[in-house]
Parts: sequence; C-alpha cells; structure tokens
Amino acid sequence: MFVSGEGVVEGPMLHADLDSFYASVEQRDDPRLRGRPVAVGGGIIMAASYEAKAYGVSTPMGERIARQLCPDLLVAPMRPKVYMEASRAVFEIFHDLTPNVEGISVDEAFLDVGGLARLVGSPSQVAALLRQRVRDEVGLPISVGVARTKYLAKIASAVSKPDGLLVVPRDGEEDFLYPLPIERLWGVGKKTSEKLHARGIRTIGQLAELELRSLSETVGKASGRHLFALAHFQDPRPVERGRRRRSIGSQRAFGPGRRSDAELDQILVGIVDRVMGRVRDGGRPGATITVRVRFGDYERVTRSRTLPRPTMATETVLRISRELLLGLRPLIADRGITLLGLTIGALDASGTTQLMLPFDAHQSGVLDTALDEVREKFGSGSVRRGVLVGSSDGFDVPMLSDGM
DNA sequence: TCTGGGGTCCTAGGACCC
DNA sequence: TCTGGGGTCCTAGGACCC
Repeated sequence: MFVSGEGVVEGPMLHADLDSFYASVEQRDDPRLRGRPVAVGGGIIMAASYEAKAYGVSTPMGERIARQLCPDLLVAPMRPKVYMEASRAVFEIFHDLTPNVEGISVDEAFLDVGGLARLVGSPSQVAALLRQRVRDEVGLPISVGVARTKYLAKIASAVSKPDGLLVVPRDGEEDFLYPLPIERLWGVGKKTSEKLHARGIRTIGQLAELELRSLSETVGKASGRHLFALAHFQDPRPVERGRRRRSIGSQRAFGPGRRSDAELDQILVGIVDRVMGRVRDGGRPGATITVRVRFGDYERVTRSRTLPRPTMATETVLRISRELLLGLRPLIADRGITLLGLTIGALDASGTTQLMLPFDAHQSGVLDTALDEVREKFGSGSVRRGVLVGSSDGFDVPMLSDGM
C-alpha cells in the first residue's frame, strides 16, 4: 500500500532520457561534430557520442585511453551553462505536456501520462509527440520508454537507445524483461553483479527464479527486497512531483603531489564558498557537514559533524570543516591527498517532522487533518511523500515526512 | 579503466533516552 | 543496584546512479 502525499499521481509511466546529453548538445551547436566521434570533457571523458561509444569510449575514462581507442576522437570542453539551458528547455516541454513530471537528473525524467488519453492520445502517442517536440524545439535526440511501472519504463528507454521509442505492453512484460542481463536493473552495479554472477545468475529471468531469502543472503536485505520486487514487476512508486535535493556538495580532485597546509586551506575555502553560495541561493540551510578526503592511494574517508540547527553561514561551515580536516592532517601527511570535498546535508532539518498515524488514517480523515497540520506549520510544499513502515507491535504505520 | 563531479540510499555500531 | 528492551540520532563507510 502506498499513502499518497501531495503531488503524487498514478498512471501509465513514461521515462524520457536524452541521449549522450552533453555530446549531443555539442553536435547540435557545431555541425562539424555531427556524425563524428565526439567526447566532452578534458582529462576525463564526461560524455561520449554514439559514434565514439562504438570505439569503446565511455565515462568516466581518461582522455588518453579514449584517444588510444579512437584516434579520430574530437574532444570538446565542458560548457555547463549551455547544458543547463538545454535541460531547462527540455523540462519545459515535459511540463507543457503534463504537470506530473519527476526529474531524476539534468537529462532524465519520469512522466505520468495517465490523464492525457483524451487530450493527446495513448501513452505511445504522447511519447512520439514528446520526442518530436524535443527534436524540433531543442534540437536534441531523446529516447523514451513507456510501461506500466517506472522501472520498466526506465529499462525500456535504455533498451530503445539511441533515439528510440519502446512501449512495453502489459501482456509482454516477461518477454521483455526476463532475457535482459541483471545489469539492466537499477541498483545492480559492479559489486552486486559479481555476487550474482558467482551464483550463475546472469539474466533477470534467472534472478526472478530465486527465493527472496536466498537473494537477500547474496546481496543484502534491502537490496534483496528491491531486486526481488523489480524482477516480479512490483513497483508501485508513483511519479513524485517537486522532489527536493537532500544534500549539496562540491569537491575537487588533484594530482598526488605534496600540498602545504596553506594550499589545502585555500582549496577548502573555495569549496566551502561554492557550496554555501548554492545553499543560500536555494534557501536550504543544512546541518550535517561532511568533509571528504581521498588519499594518495585513492582510498577515501569522510568526517562529519551535525550542528544543533541548520545554518547558511559560510563562517560556521568553514570553521567546522577546518576542524574536521585538521583531524585528518596526520593521515594526509602520511599518505598524500588527491581529492578534497564538502557536502552539507540534512537540509531544512529544523523543519523535519514525522507523523505516526493509525492504520486506517486514510478512511477516518485523520490523514487529511495531519497533512493540513504539516502544511500549516511548514508550508504547502513541505509534504513530500508517504512512506509505509512496519511497527514492532505488528501494526503498519504510514509515516509522512517533510523535507524529502 | 590509473580514477570527475554531482548526487541517493543503506548498514552498522555507539551514545543516549525512557 | 543491576539489567533489559525499544527507540532515536549521529558517524563512518559502501554501493550505486547520471
């Protein structure tokens, strides 16, 4: 069961995903790059066109390796502002089609197109229209997957790439999903796929044959439940509008050479400045400050501290980050440092509240009253989603939390 | 594959409270 | 005085995603 918070809708899902986003923008803006292997970045490849991917160029990959794989590779420098503008234009088209848009990243979103049947047509017609509009109005290729659930739609868009459209019919879900390799599932990365391969599991169909218990023993409890549900087409998550970011961070990588304390401090000041600028721009004070360090041997550690209340003050955050970094000085002196980063999380923590409601809250009207209370206290944008948790005495307790 | 930069979520242990 | 069970919050690390 899912308890719906504000802005939660349900219907046929559409997943739209721009192809090789940065590289496509570069090819759009420079005709000489079209049809040729293009990479974006410098030092490290951040995006590769399909022509470049054909040579084995991928992200993240060192530029030198990429050039070895593809001697004709054209490398364009990053132009973040241009990409942000293109992303904004694409999302405008999404929102023009339906208000039920959940942005996942700059180049990717879920759309619930259930309500559009009468206005525009079937989900696949909406998908075709969306692709056409993005192509005509922004000049970018975008792939779209259409299915009953979010994950199926996401996998469908990935399978349809590049510049594709794939509809998974309700009676064709098994035929579509089960032959695919497990790596297609969201949440199966290097480690998890290794564990499953060790058991001879390579396809989603094979994974679906496992018992939940035995799957959980292999990949862990939460992961096990997650993958089991996906393999059995259980994915009731609706499109969530207006998700808010839960942390803001910045980091800088550098070569393994020696850094003086003064040098490190200067880098830290720059990073804190950048992060706190974004914190203030967004009006999202944060309480948990995390300093991240990667040593000369590329092993990473974090040190964090949670303030009694969220802050937007650069001075405070700088002071805490200096203290945290100070604690790492001996290790850095010993092993060198190749990355310094700062994340500020628990955003808006002062306004976080959780309401425990009885099981029948939905029917009894208790839920509505509780939602009104939260909105009154924290503003109407504060109720983000409903989460179902089990309580120890056997009763299911829907929990609403804000600031998500 | 000699290693970016921005994130999310989960786990596990310890401190602390009732 | 000693002890248990249940719960929250914080910290650190890990896996994963785009």
